[in-house]
Amino acid sequence: MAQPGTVDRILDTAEVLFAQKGFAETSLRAITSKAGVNLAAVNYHFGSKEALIQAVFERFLTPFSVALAAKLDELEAAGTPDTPDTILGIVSRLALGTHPQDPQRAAIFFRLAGQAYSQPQGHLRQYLNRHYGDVFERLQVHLQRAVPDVPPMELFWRVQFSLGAVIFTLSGLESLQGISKTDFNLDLTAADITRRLLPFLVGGIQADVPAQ
Amino acid sequence: MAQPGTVDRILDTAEVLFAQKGFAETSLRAITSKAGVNLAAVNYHFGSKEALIQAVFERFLTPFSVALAAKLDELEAAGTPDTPDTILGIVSRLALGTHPQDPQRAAIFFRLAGQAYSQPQGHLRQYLNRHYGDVFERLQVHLQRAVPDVPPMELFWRVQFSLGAVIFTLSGLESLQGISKTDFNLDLTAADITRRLLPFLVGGIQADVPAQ
DNA sequence: CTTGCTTCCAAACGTATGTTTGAAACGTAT
DNA sequence: ATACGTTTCAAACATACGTTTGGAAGCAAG
Repeated sequence: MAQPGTVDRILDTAEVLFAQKGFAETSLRAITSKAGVNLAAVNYHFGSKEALIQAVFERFLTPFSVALAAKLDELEAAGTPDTPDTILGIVSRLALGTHPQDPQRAAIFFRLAGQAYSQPQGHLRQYLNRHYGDVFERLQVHLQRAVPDVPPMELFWRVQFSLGAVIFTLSGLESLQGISKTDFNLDLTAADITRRLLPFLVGGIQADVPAQ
Repeated sequence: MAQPGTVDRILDTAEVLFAQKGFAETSLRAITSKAGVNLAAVNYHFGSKEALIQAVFERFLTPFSVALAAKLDELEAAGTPDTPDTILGIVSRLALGTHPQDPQRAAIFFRLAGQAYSQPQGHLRQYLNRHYGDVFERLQVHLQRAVPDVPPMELFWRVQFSLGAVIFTLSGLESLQGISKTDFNLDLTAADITRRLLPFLVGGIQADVPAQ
């Protein structure tokens, strides 16, 4: 497995740069030079830039989705009744805690997710759906039990809205932190924002469906 | 003012392509060839690609913000009491109706906005804030009156969350429409989604603030 | 018809990108 | 020590990009 580090150094650096500048705007040269490895290393170890991007996501999402699946197992085994608070609470705690070593890691993850999702063409979106769609659907089933009065289609969209709120906010965290600091003189971490997000999402998801 | 069309043909084409593929992924050659104008026309008429992007936004946002300001004037003149529904209703109707000629135009606009906002570096975000920040703040004031129990800071974040839900959802409309079609056998327009968005946003914005 | 100004156009420029190459360096097992 | 598979490296490759250029085309006023 070669010099202990090259692959991981590439992943570490790429992760940060992708989140900072976006995929297209981050060159392999920027990654490799900052990582202190040769330019050709990316193509040697990953095959292409596209494959590197996927690898970065995999390193993030696999632990997350495994942990989420486990939590859902627990929930089902214990027979805990589903409520929006418990379901969303689990997700948010996991998102913030899957990589406890680095508190900024969660922010990076959401920035990446935002980048991926806003890639209009959507290679990445397909990839994510293909690899992590199962857990996502399980989550949706539990949510449906938590708000049985919301029709499935309506709930589907509300989950999308929630995703949007989370990813969009955390992916723009830096600028927003700046605003928050000047306007309210407060520093904010991803955890702070998540705490504020939860009531908002719960309120939105269980809102009354208009008669129409 | 030259051949009637070059500038507008560039703007029309750029608008669509930017929304479809993103800014970095859309080359000037793609724009000019599809628009049927010479490659050099962009730099001649706009100065640079960056300036073209700003021009595309301006064409969208200026009518919108003018109309919004007018609506807020009305509201204040009539002395209508502020409620989340009225405020958000105004915004959503305007976003969908500022360019009534083309129903798909709203979707394009939100895709553009999503692209702009997720540009991590944020040149565009700054530009938008600088040019349209005033109207945005007025809007926020009215919202605050509508939910006086929500602390200003909390409201600020909830507005961000709402922005995320809107932009993110509509910017990914195409893929989501695909899912909706297969899973629920339903076609959706931007207007449909907006109708579903409103209760979600209202529910989120006026949710109880946890004691903490 | 000439002049002056704007707009258009084909071609080229310089640069940056992802990728490939072939040899050197390395580590390991024979 | 030698041979072998893996990994690193500097260099080059091909391509795509945004931008610039110099002149042609168009057009209005003198």
